[in-house]
Amino acid sequence: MSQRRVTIVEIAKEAGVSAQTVSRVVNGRTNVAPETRDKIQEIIDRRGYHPSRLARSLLRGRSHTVGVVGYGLGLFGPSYTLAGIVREANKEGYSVLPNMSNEPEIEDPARIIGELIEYHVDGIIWAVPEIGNNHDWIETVVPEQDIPFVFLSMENRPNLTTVAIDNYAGGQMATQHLIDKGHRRIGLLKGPSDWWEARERARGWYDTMQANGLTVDENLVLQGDDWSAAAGERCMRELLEKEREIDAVFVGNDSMAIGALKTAREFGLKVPDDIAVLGFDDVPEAAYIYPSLTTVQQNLTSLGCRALSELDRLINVDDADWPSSGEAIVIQPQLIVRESA
Amino acid sequence: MSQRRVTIVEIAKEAGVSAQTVSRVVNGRTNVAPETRDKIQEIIDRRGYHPSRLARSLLRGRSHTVGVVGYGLGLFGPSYTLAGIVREANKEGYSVLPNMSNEPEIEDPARIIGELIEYHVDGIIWAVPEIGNNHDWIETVVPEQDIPFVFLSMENRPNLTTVAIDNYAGGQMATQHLIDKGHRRIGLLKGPSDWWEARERARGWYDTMQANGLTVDENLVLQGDDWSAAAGERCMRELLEKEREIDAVFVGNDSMAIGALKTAREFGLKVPDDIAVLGFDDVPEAAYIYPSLTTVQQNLTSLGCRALSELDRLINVDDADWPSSGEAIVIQPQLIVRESA
DNA sequence: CTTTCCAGTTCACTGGTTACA
DNA sequence: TTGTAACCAGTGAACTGGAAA
Repeated sequence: MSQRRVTIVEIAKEAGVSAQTVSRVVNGRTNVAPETRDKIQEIIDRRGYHPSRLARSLLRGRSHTVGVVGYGLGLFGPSYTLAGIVREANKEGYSVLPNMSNEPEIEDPARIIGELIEYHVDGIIWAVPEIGNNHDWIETVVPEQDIPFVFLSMENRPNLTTVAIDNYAGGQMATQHLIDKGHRRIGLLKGPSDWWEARERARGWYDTMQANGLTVDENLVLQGDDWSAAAGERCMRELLEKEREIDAVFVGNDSMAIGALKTAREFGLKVPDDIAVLGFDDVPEAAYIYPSLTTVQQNLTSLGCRALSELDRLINVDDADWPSSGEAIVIQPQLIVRESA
Repeated sequence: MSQRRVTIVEIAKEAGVSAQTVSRVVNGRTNVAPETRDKIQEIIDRRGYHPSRLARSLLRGRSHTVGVVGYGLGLFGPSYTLAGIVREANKEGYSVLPNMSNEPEIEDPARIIGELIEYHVDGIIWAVPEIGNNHDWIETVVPEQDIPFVFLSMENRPNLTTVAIDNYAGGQMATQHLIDKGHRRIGLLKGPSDWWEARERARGWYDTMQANGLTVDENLVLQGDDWSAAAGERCMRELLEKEREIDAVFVGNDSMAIGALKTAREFGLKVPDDIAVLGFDDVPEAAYIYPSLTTVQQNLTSLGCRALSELDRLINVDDADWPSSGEAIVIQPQLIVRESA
């Protein structure tokens, strides 16, 4: 790098005033003589001076930065969620420090939190989905921290603020729609059931089937190894091989549903006439594939927005009210009816 | 927030040594007595001390943070690219400060750069695609900065480091594949042509058609308003309405191609027998839709990785060699043959 | 007796802000 | 209206006092 950055002292020297006066101009304080202010402002613009947020954060004890820990940037869900967080962050004057892993199993949460703390983040959004017991560390680690946390896509726990899509309701509305359309033997191709979200969606199917007096048969239920189209393809094949009577399936997410559609084609089944397929997510392609996919839309961008605004609220609560008692924020999904069901 | 963060002075006080000694332990310096080191380390662990990167960055003049300016988090391309950047950043010990806009037309690049400079970023990756003249500011603004820049997905310019997929070669290999398969009347559904990438892909089609002595007719070329499936659907409809003789199309990206497939179905055309369709991107669904999509794969994750490692190199060049002369790094795409062509 | 090494301290400094004069 | 001093959290450089070469 060529030269050092322009500092407040350099500006002050050039203007023939103290650094303090420059600081006042930068922060829009009133107690500066108009002509002094104009002169200083001119020098600031000309020299391209930018105050250091590092120095400022250090002094004020607020960095206006939030950490986001997540999994799977590049996947539909995480990237939309992050987009929502970033958008809201810009609006609220925060910068985002993302720490996205490639594995949903975060090996050492305390280390990641420690790293973010080194950056003086004002708060942390934990956007790693709840899988198996990958959230067990929370009880011991989080209470020790002096910054607020918001958790995404996990089951609510006492004293924690969580923001999640209502996956259970989504499963219910999907299943009810299939039933309303006259389907009776409805299969379930669920996501990996160590995922909380997969279990919730499955529970929605299960309860709705029972509430409507329909057979809830273990033969109707298959589970993907992951959420991929390949998994959906395999599950669907297995299901169709043993259950030719089936007339509809509720699939854990759209990728799997796309795989399931492929299998249905290969079996010579017409969707939705021979078998209806209903997904979850509403990926951008869902409206354009053949047949277009009926699905449960989850508004992940607004999930991210909500997480950030909630974190902002927690950051600004009075010390006296700390730690906060936590809150479970639930966002309702929406059924999007297209051709496949 | 409840209590203040633990500082080096507190640790020092508890250990009965100076802050400097603690600093040495934290930084793994050798000139500390083993028993002193152990004692200090124990206190650090127990108190959960994390050194402040803010203070450290301020002092050392290096923040180990890079700014990433991009457009359209949530879209396939940008999120994969960012994923690559973040992955490589973790490996190289950088943190990423993303500044993702919702519009590809950045209204005030200087302001965004200024903001990142306030955070003392060591360098900036500009991942906004080149559209119209949205990169004109570069010539005047960039030379004034004392941190290095790497630009993604733009035409190379003198003294600038750029990393881009070889879209022209991608267009060539796509078109050549269609020709090799016996297609002769090959249409082009290009992306919005104010995008540099769209023009490059189109140029690959054009040159390859000519090189093979095929008709390059303006009637064969249609342009999407954007890169969406809806745009692909519309273009394909318009093309088929005026050119029933067409036997293949090269489409600007996979989303548009998915839209084009939908239109082909609606016209009762069989893909690839009546008309072949070839996309660009290789989105995850491409292998699973019907018919599975032959496409040009661009490895965006490695694009992001490469951008970061190049930026790292620029950050570490000697001051004497600054400013660097720039370099055009080109990443080759790859043809993925499936059913649609 | 001088030089070097060692463990550790003191001081100045990073870039800015708050309190006070 | 403006300046001065202290401070945020940490680090590089110079330095201290004593032991070993």
